[in-house]
Amino acid sequence: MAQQGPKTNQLQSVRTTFKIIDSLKRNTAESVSTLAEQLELPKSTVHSHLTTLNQLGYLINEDGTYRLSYRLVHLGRTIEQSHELRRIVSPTVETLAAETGEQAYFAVEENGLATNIVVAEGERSIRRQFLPGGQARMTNTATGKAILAHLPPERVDEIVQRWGMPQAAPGTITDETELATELETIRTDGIAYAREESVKGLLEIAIPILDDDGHPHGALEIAGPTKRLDDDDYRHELVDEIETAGNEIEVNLSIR
Amino acid sequence: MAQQGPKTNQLQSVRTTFKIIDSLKRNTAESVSTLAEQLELPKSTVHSHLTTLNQLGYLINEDGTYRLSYRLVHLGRTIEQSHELRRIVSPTVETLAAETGEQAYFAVEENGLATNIVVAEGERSIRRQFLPGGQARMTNTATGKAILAHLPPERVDEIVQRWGMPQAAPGTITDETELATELETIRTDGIAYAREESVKGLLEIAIPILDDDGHPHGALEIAGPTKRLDDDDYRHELVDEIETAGNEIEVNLSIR
DNA sequence: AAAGCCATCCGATAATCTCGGACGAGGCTC
DNA sequence: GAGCCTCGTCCGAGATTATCGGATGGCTTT
Repeated sequence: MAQQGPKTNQLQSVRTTFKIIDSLKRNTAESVSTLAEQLELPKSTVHSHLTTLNQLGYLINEDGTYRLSYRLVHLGRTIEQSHELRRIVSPTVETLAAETGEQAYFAVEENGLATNIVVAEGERSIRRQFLPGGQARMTNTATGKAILAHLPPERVDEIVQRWGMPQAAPGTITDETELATELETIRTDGIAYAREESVKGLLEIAIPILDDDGHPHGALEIAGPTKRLDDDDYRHELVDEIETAGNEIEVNLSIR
Repeated sequence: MAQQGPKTNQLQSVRTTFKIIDSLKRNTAESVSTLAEQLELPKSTVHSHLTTLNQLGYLINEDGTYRLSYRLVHLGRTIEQSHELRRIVSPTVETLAAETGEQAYFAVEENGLATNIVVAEGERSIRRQFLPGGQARMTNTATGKAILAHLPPERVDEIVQRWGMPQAAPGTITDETELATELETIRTDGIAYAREESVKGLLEIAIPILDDDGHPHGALEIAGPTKRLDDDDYRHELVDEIETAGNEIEVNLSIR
């Protein structure tokens, strides 16, 4: 009844538990039967997973509806707080957003995806409601490309292979050779742009943050509406601000 | 080899996975062998759990050390953001902290524990570094007692039975009848105090937030050093501020 | 009052998790 | 530079245990 081709599928019960969690994080309220139907699993199986999660304190049962508990919130916050790079980088990113009035991000590569570890809003910024931990394709984002530009080619290939380069917005790069030249440009310029490559109407400007050996810690980004940011003077001003902030971060990182 | 008395231990693999996650959230870096030793599990078992978590994107393997990924951060943030009560209550709590200069909290009962869903710092507040989702005993905290006071007696018993009432700080209530009279006092006064009951030197003042039927949504709290807060005038002033804020919250909750 | 829905429980089958052991690679010491 | 030690990974067998269909009983609905 269940024959997986490769033998990579161990710990199925763990997998289905996380499938349930993933489904529950969006839809706040469910019922056992509904969930079972959605996930195409037997009711009794879902039930046993739910009771286990409940016993572990990760799931709350209120009036027959289920929701993930604040224990998971606490877990996430704990991870976030104990992440050292984030702690060092965070103040600078906040300041950058405050001073420019635009959105500022710091992202690292995680699982081959550009992962925002700091998200800061400026006064002018339209709230995109991006959350810490949000992930996007490396080839789509300014931060992602800035990081890719300083990764060994084989890792770049591996990442592209894993996640592909599908069209996500008008400007998305979908061709591997085009990406290669783009990364070359980023390396020489020291700046990565993403013009409506992941979100329509959004312009992103990023610089890589490197360690002493030239390996990327991550990338620092400012993002905003294309219309406002694509003015040459303003953009140069922003680039200046990012580079100053980036410099500050690199100093803070090498200090300790 | 493994004989559990009761038959409540289903989904063991899920349990051990969360045991691993729990261990990993504190100690940022581990190795397979170390983890296995700590948790007293076979190396190979731990290994299969780690690879599964890695495949699911919840675990990052950097230079042989493991850490939980920002995917879990994102999960927590998503849960937090989609929690409606928190969204409604949050601004008022922030304002309360800003205006009083003290720490302000909003807590609900979850799994029989007082769970902070909003944590706000004031100017004067010593940073306790409490995170959203942090949990404490209901009988220890002002918020917990404020909520308990408006829960049916059988639920109170159930909660006390489950978590006990161990001495945690000088003022901890450890006796059930004492708790009962305390809850009665809280009901008549409308205010719950916790004088060094969970943390030494900490005074907490809380009021319950009830719905139209008198069931508790949660409780609103101000906390600070006993020395400062135990001045009669100042405390009355704070009570006034809490009650105003609580009123605002109840209005906001009944509006929608 | 009856019917439907739902959560929970049960038991048997077989899938799959566990666990000891073995292999190979990398780093350290001598 | 060689040998040793530790660590991560892989493998296979056995037995636990997860899965799944079905049955029960409570609750609401019509």
